[in-house]
Amino acid sequence: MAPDPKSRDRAKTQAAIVAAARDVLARDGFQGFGVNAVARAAGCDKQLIYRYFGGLEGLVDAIGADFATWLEDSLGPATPAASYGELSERLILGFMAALRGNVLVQRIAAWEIADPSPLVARLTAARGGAMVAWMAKTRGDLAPPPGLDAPALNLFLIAGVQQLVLSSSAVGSFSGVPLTSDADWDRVRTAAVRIIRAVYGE
Amino acid sequence: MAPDPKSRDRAKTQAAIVAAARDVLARDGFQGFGVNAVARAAGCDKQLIYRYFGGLEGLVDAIGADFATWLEDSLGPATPAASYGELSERLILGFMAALRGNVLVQRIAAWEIADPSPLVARLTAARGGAMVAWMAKTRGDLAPPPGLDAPALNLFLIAGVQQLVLSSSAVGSFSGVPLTSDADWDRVRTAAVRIIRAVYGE
DNA sequence: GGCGAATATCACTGGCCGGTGACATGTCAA
DNA sequence: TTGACATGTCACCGGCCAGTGATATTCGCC
Repeated sequence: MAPDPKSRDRAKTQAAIVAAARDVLARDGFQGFGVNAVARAAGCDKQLIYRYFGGLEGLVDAIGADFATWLEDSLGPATPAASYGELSERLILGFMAALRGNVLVQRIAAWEIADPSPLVARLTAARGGAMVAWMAKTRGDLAPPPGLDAPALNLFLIAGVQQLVLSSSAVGSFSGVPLTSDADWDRVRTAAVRIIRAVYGE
Repeated sequence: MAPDPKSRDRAKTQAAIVAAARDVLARDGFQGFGVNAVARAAGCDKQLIYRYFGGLEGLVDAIGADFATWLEDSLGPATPAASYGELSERLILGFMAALRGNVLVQRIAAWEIADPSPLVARLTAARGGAMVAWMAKTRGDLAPPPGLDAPALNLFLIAGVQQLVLSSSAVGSFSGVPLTSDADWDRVRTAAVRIIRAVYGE
C-alpha cells in the first residue's frame, strides 16, 4: 500500500520539512517564507517545525548547512591554473554558471540585500564561507600579480555577475537590457572575459 | 498658531502622503510598505490613499514620477568627454556616488530583485528610463570604440557597482569583504578605474 | 442662512501570520 | 498489561494587514 499517511518517522519528517523549506524559498522567495507555508508544503503540522528545529532559525541553519560544498558540487573539482588571468576567468565564469543554475541561492542572495534580518544573516555567513573557501581552493598556491589589487578586482566582477544573474532571474533584464536568451549571456560572458584579459594581461 | 490638525487641503495632504511613502520605503524597505504604514507616517487615514491615489499603485507611480531627473539632480549636468574611457569612468563613478547617496533608490533596486511584483515593475520602468536617458545624454555624440561591445562592458560595471552599493547598505560587506569605510570605497573606485582604463586603453 | 460637495476619520470585516497549549495515536520496554 | 515516551494533529489566541461602508466636519457657493 501507499506509505503511511502518518509516517511516524522523525528523521524522514525532518528531511521532508527541510526539503519543503528549500522548495518554498526557491519558489516564492523569502516573502511568504514562514512556518505556515513550510508546514503546508511539507504536509505536516507547523508544530513539528518548532519541536524539531526550534522555529525558523534552526530550519534556516539546516538549509545553510549544505552550502559548504555548493560551488564544488556545481562545478566539479578545481584544476590548477597556469596564470592569474586564467584563474580569474575560471572563477568568474564558474560562479556565473553555478549561480545561474541554483535558484535557491539566488533567492538567498536577494534576501540578503532586501531584508537584512538576523534570520538571513545565518545564510549569509554560510554562503560567504563557501565562497571564500572555494576561491581559496581554486586559487591554490598561485601568486597574485604584483601591482594589482586582485581581491578588489575580483570582488567587482563577482558583484557584477551576481547582480546580472539576480536581475535576469527576477525581471529578465538589467537597466533595460534584456538578459534572457543564450545570446544575451554570451555577450555577458564575452564582456567578462574581455575585462579579465585586459586587466590581467593577455 | 500651529497649522490645522486637520488641514483640509487636498494638495498638501497628497504631498504629505507621497513624502510619507518615500520615507517609509527608504527607512523600512518594501517590507512593511503598505497602506497602513504610509497612512500612519503621513498622519492621516488610509482611506485617503485609496481616494486620492486609487491604492498603492497610484502612490508608487507618484514616487516614480520624479526619477526622471534623479541622476542629473544628483550629479549635475554632463560635460563633454574627451575619450570613451573618460566617459565610462565618469559614468561608473557618477552612478556609484548617486546610488550611494540615495537610500530610496537603493531600496527600490533591492525591491526589484527580491520581489518582482507588478507593483514594483512601475518603478523599475521609471528607473530604467532615467538610467538610459542619463547615459545617452552623458554620452553625447561620442562614438563608441570599434571592436568593443561597450554597452555590455558598461552593463557589467554598472551591475557591479549596484550590487556592491546594495550589499554595503544592507549588510556592510559583500562576499565577506567589508564595505563601510572610505578606504573600502577607495579600493572599489580604484578597481573600477583600473578596469575601465585597461579595457578602453590608457 | 442654508445646502451640497469635498475632505477627513472611524469602525468594521475577512484573511493570513506566528506561536502555544491541549489532545490523539502509535511504540517500546518493564 | 500497562505505563512512559515519541510522534503527529487540532484549535485557539493576539496581531497586523488590505479593503470598504458609514459618518462627521468643513468649505464654497447660492
